[in-house]
Amino acid sequence: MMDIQIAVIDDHDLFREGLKLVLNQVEGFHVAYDTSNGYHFLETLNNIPIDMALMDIEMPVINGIQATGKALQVKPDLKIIALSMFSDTSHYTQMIHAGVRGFVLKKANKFELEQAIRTVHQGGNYFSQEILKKLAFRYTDQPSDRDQLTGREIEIIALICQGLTSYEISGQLHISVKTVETHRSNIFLKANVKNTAGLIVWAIKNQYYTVQ
Amino acid sequence: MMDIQIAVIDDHDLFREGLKLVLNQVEGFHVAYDTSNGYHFLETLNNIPIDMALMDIEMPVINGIQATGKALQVKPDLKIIALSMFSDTSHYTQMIHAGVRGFVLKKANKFELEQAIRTVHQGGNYFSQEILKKLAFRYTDQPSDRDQLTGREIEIIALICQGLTSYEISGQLHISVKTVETHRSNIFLKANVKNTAGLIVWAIKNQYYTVQ
DNA sequence: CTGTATCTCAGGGTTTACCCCGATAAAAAA
DNA sequence: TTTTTTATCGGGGTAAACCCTGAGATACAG
Repeated sequence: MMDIQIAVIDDHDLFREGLKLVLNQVEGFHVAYDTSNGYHFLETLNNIPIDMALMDIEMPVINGIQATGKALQVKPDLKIIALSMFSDTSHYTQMIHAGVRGFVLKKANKFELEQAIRTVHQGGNYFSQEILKKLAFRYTDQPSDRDQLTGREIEIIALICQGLTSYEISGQLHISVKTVETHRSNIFLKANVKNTAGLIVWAIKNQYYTVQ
Repeated sequence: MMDIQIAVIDDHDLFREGLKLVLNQVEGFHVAYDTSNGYHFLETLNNIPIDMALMDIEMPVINGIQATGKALQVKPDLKIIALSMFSDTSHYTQMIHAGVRGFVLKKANKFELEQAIRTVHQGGNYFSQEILKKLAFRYTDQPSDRDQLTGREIEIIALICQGLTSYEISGQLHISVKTVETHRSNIFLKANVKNTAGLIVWAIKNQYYTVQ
């Protein structure tokens, strides 16, 4: 029987190197390709015979979400499992939307990863327990579609994060203070926070504002 | 020549497994012990002949800071290198204080880790470039002794970042609301911000509070 | 012993945030 | 075309944040 040909895309060299050795020890697995760069992966995608890709999310140049989407456009039958450090709410929904068949946290052990790879290779899906919990939480907590932020709201979040008061924001956008306050309240509802402090942490966590 | 006997303490199974294989491939290195648990490490410390420990910081039960301190009490000649995912300011200062000889980020490659292990084994210190930059940044950005935050202030920053109001913080710390407000004002002066929004961004930027 | 830093608390004030309620007009979607 | 979403604005209120001043207790270093 043929080995499952695996590609590993992860910018953490130490982790990727180790993972390669771990997977090659497993009967029936073979790491055919590995790279630190989503861009290289897309370029060589047609030149290497792989069945499965283990994809990190946070990478420079092209992140895992973009790389997953583009790879599946080129090779729709490729099976991709997301491998992420954080059980980050915003990221995994984007990854699932991009078309991953599974999601495994890096803190998993090799048996869990092995099971995930076998399951997905046989046509199934595999999502870590933590991810499933988060998903269940999401659906009870905030039904995502209705809670999307509008353009104006995102604009105002940025200004709030810059430390501006509602009055200052109203001046900047040439609108009334009351309008700004209305947006503020609506944002609080959508973000499920109760004050500016909570909002800013939420905004940074969900990448509506970037520090540094 | 004897191999360098290495212990790996890290609760991320996949990473630890991989790291073990990577290090065992290196000429002169041998992973003599590995565990996911700082507690186990301390218990078996006297029964295993090791020269060097690679210690994760964030672990359940006993974290890397506590494990490092206690291990060096028992075995002062043990050389410990911190291995961390984040370039977390608050953590690495505590780790250095606990007595680590080096600090390597998990996103490093195996050559950097190899160099770190050899350097520390020969009696030197090794700190990743990112860590040194952070240290330098700290000293250039806020050199004045007067602007150092006190313990109480750092404590309150964390609570503010969690979205608590001054009243809630006063209850949590069993002090008056007025005291909390005084601390708040003093923090604003030191951070050079004018409201909570600015403070939180500043706190995250300077790693007094960590998102994710 | 004396200055300095830290932590504590208070009075009394202004400003801002936050929460109800309701409303209109335009744009987008159904 | 009807409905929904988005962006706009207001009244009127309470709670919280923020500012200024002053001050007592303790602990620590010079």
